[in-house]
Amino acid sequence: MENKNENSLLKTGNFIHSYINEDLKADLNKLHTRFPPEPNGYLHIGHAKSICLNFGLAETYNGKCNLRFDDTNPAKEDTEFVESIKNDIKWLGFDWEDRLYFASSYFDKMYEYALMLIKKGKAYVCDLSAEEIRQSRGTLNTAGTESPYRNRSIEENLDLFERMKNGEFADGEKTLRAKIDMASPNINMRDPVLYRISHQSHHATFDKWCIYPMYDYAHPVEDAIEGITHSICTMEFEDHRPLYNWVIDEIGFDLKPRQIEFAKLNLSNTIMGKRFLRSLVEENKVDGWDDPRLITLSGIRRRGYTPESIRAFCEMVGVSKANSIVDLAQLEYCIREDLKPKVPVVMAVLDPIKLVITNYPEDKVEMLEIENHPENEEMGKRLVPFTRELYIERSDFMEEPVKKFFRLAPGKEVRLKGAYFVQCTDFIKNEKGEITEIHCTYDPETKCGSGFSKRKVKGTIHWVSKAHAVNVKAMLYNNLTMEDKNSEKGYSFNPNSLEIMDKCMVEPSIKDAEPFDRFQFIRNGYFCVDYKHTTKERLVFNRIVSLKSSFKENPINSTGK
RNA sequence: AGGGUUGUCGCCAAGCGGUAAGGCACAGGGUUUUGAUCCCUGCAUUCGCAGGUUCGAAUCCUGCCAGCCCUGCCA
Repeated sequence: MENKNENSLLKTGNFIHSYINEDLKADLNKLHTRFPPEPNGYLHIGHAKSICLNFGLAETYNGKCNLRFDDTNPAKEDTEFVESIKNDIKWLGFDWEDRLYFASSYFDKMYEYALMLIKKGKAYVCDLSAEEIRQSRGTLNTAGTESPYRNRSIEENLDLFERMKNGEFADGEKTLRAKIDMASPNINMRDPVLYRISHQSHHATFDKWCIYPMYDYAHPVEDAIEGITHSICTMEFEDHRPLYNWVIDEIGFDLKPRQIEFAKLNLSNTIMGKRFLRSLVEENKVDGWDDPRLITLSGIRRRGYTPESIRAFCEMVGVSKANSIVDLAQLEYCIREDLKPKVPVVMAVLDPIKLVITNYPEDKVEMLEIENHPENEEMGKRLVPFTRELYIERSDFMEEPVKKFFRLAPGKEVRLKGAYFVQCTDFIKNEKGEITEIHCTYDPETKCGSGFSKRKVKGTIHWVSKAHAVNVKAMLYNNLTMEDKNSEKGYSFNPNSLEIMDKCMVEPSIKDAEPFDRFQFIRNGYFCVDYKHTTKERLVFNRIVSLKSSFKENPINSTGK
């Protein structure tokens, strides 16, 4: 990729651009970033922001971005997650080329550096228990007290640390601590733990180690080893930065990566928290980690979101240090915007009611030619069968129409998309008072394409020939959570977050759709074939997002709350 | 309360001493065989508040207020 015009880099973008520009000056393409997930769970859209930022910056500056698994805590990690994470990043369209790294592959070097710190008198083995360390750390307002083991000799520290590594001590019995300042107003600097003992098998190093480096020690070392110039992380690490720099300086790396913090993404009406999502998955309230209601990358991918739309979204929301909650409407805008020009528009009736055209011949089948996209002729046309008996949307008929109801009602005339004008003459109710059938007459003169213009009609509705209709299932999604004042979190699982439409009837043209095929169901929304539940016998569609609607009482686009 | 950090339209977000970009949302109008799209139009005399410096302040200074983060052998 060509280096972009530097002038545009220098004046546009977010605060991170300014930092990079000032640090790298003429050598802008030296930029080297990394995306460093811990393989302990599934990625969500918040991670996508970080991925787009790190890989995106590398693209913009013609630099590089590494993928590095920060696997320093074997208790939480698993190879299952490294595969899903790699998959998600690829799906988003980013490429780490040959730069796939693991923190665990630096364990030997990290150990050597730790030895060096001990020799410099900058680290010591501490016998205090976790509880004792907590006690002696002090509080936000008061200084901590020094560990009684703080001034052990270098020889003793070296000996003890080696024995820690050799497995002579139990978990929690000893730690290696940095010797910094127990009175620092920054609690991270009060002799932070560098290594802990954990007799735990690691997903990559298995049982080679029983001591593992802490994030605050490991991360700067990893960055320095890889030649990272800018280490971008989220705001909560801001006051770890002095420690990050301390590690870099004390070990004496020539290249000093600069840590830059940004505010993580929050989305309205959405929960990213791992604990909450895990509980939903484990309690079977949702259909796995890729449930289309979840904002995990696997979830929104299954729902039908495209990588392009996610990248556009990350671009759109920008990067800053202010904590914020982005309106979900922005994400929805991005997917509509992406799908709008590239997806065919078809007719699907989600909640069917029978419509009989009483003056249309019983056995006649007309194959009507309908365009696949209203604004893109290149997408061609298809033939859709039209017959005397059709299905239309139940919400497109009202016995007693509300004001400004442009659809069918007794005596009213509407256009059937791509077919004829049709006027309602009658309707039938069952004993329960439910409407079961609508009768109309059609006007042959009004056929689509005939140029008929003697009268106009306010509404156009969609339809499917009863004899040709294909039954499918549609899954409509609403907010995953709802307000709940009784919960300490203020929200709880919304049991109405999934609406299953079982009786949907779609036109025959899409009967052979494949998983991940996307369509616009005219007047309703964008849908995607579900890869998990679709069978040879029956298609299952996920509604990605509804169309916008300015009709305030539009039942077919309501979220059904 | 100690440290760190943030505060510009309902929601994001530019702006970096020269007189408030942009997007989403929303509202109104036009086009329309999707109440969609598209197209216009409108939408912060004001930048958390109060003082000060300056010819000139969202931008600099002082003080206050509010939010968020930090007392894991998690990352």
